[in-house]
Amino acid sequence: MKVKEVAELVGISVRTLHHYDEIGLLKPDEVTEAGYRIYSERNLEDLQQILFFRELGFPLKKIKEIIHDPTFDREEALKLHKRMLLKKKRQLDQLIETIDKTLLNMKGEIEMADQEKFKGFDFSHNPYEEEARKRWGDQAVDEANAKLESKSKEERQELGEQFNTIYRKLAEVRHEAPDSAIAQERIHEWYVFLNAFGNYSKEAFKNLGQMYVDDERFTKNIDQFGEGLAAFMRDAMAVYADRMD
Amino acid sequence: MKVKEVAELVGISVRTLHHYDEIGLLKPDEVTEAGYRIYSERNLEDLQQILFFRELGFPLKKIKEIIHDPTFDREEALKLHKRMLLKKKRQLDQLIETIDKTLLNMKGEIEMADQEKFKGFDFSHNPYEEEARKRWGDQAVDEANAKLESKSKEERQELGEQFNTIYRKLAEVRHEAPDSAIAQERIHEWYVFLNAFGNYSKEAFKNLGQMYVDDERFTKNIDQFGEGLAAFMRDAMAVYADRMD
DNA sequence: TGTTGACTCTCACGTTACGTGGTAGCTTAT
DNA sequence: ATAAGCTACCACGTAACGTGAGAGTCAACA
Repeated sequence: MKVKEVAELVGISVRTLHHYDEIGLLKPDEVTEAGYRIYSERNLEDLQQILFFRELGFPLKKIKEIIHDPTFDREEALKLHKRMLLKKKRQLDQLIETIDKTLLNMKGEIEMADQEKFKGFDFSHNPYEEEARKRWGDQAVDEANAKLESKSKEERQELGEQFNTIYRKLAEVRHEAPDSAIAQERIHEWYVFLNAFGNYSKEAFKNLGQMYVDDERFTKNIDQFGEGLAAFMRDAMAVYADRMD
Repeated sequence: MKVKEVAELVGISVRTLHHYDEIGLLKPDEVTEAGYRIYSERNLEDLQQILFFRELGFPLKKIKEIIHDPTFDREEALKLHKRMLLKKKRQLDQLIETIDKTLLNMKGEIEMADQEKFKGFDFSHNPYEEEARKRWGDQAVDEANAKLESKSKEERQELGEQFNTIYRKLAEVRHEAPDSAIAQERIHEWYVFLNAFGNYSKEAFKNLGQMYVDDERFTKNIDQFGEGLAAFMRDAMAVYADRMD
């Protein structure tokens, strides 16, 4: 298929396809003598993936990394997409509820706190990266930020659902061997999930696992999904990291 | 409230607030001696509006026009938002369905046409803008609409009554055959009534009927006069149009 | 009362993801 | 073989902020 054909099929511009080619995000499988881009069936599947990610607000650079990752599992990714879309749907519900309340508020029928007026708006920048950064940053910080702790607790509650799902899936298999297929499969999911937001090198990923055990705040949080989950994750993550290269 | 406070409350960056000030989208009601921005309660309400529009993908320029328009009706805007969000939700459902199908497709359980793979992606040129443009922008686009829009509130109310009367009369006969004499009679009334606003060609009239079914806003509005009324009207209008020449 | 430390301000250049011409070569139908 | 419609490749433009840099402000503690 030629550019325009593809563009019309998926509802994007020709320029966008050019752009994706330029930055190496989606290179057509074939190029004619005259330099015309010819897209294959595979290309279309990749494009579908790309648009899914884009729809969720991922930067193209990250999308490129993700789909070019040899360990990239299309099925896992699709399932993750689905969960995120479901989350987005819930967020929309939030917004809709906020509108309804605002309308009532305008008629003076109810009172509204400032916070409430903005419920559901936290699309903008994902909290995961923040959390990850907080973990590493907090390492050096002393007790003086007892405030920060309570704050991060609130934040964690906000993004809890996402994590909970994966934690629960991990907890299910926590009595398996850390290097078992099922354990590694779940850890892979975890890895994909985390990597979607911040780049974890092999070492960083391993260290993260170690910290789950070393930092009791995390241990406590994680182990509430199942006794010994933190330790299991550390081990499984270490195995996963070692097999990474 | 100072910048950071506001930023944290609504989940945006300080820079964003600065930016909105720069481009005159949201200027704080108060500025201290030292140049500190102080946001009022009103400012927060405006910000809420702005974020609603932004969430739906409106360019800031357009948002500025909209909320600075003296004829801007906050309540109406909120209701429009709600409809748009509901539409977006349905689009998400589409995407989710597409994912489910893709997953099944990967397992070879079903076949998928290329088009299907991209269902739900047509955010590209969102249909909202079309509606919004009709509502707030290019009045010149639709003269009939412009007429309607220029009517006073009372006039509109009266008009509403008239619509209701006709809808009710149509609903009475909605179980008759669309090409029956009584149905065609009522549709004729409808046609005459509509032509008071603008000239509907044969095709336009037919399309209008189709839209009653395709656009859920109309469907909902119409069907509240009787289940299936929208569909009945579409059919009857098609018959009427075909007999027109 | 002086000194932090957290906030705030204003430049001003950087970035992402394309849009928007413009010019020139290619392909297909008449 | 000529026009209509695609295609390509620059290359600059734009929107909505991000990201320091350098400097002033404010409340709290020593």
